[in-house]
Amino acid sequence: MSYRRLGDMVKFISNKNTDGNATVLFGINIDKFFMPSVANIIGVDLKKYKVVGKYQFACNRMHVGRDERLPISMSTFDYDFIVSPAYDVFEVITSDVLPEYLMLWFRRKEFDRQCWFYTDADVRGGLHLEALKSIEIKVPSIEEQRQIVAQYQSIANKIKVNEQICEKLEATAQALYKHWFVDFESVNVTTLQDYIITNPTLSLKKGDIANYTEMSDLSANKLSITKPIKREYNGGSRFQNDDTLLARITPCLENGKTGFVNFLSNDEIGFGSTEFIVIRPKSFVSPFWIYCLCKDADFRAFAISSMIGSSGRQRVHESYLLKYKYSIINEDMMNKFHKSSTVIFEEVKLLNNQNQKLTQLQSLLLSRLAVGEEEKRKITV
DNA sequence: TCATACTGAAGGAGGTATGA
DNA sequence: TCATACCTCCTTCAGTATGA
Repeated sequence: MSYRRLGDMVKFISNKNTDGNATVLFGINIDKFFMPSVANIIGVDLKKYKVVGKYQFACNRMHVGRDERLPISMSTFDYDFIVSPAYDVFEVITSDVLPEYLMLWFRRKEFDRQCWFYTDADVRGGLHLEALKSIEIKVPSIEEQRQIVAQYQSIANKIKVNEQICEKLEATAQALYKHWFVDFESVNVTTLQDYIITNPTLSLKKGDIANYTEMSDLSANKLSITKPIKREYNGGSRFQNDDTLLARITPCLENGKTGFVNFLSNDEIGFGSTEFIVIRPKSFVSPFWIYCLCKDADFRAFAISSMIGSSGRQRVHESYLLKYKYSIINEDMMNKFHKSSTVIFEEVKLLNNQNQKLTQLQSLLLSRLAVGEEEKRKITV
């Protein structure tokens, strides 16, 4: 196994979209994935943009100093697409290097640190092309590359499957909610005030260390809250297990950011962004019902329609949410819903925990790419 | 005194424009 | 083509005002 210069293994290419055949435009995010471009391309001549084909790489060297990482990704799409002309596009030119293996190397934190180190003298934080080419990469035998890629892919596939199961489970819970509480006409109507408490009183002293959840930990399409961290309490919303966190500010509310708290111990109090509304059930109401309510399109539309504020910082008032009109709920029906959805929410929690461990395993695998065989065996043992 | 609401400012992220 | 300068939108933070 030996280290080889990146520049010796790849060829930089600049195929322009001169015929205009490629119409899909992608950018690259800092997680090293292609994403739909956010650029305003009205009036822009896309024939000047660069074409990226399958197994070709694109990277953005402009902000490595700023971001402390190199946005780089490999296309696995079956079609050609275009990227900004400011990007570099390259492909592997040697048969003893797998593009997929190279992409794994680019995902290593150590690779990003190395790129960042090379930007040291550049006032704008850009990474020079020659510096990128000079980076050395450990290249094992092609067979070992295949094994490493296969291991990584199997973990990635498992994570993907778990995410798909979670999506289906959440959709099932939402369907149950809709079937039992939305899809019927009722003449007996009340308001949410009978069913929920907003921002329940919980006490944390300034300086206490507690689990903290920030806005970015909330997802727009899944209930699980990611990576809460321990932090000194200095104000903010406070919550406990089974509470639902609803983002109340523009554009987080419109985007649907909502989370279900299930990561604390019994009676533990966590805290989070001041821009959360904490919602808790009253009496016989299921906490899962609250989460499903917060994801319901009609309820969200009601919340969004009541946002007020200036300078683009519009918020919904918790007191307004309590005025939302709702059919009078049958307690037996709520109990049945709770029983059915408990299984779903527990399974989602389990799969989410599993995915966190699998993600850690992926990181471990990447960090071990540069470790020799002997050391690898020692780690495995 | 503490909690909540509001707002300005800063930072993050994904770019484009332009001159050498 | 490359390097530098800068843009723009979105998101979050943190300080201050207000209310309980």
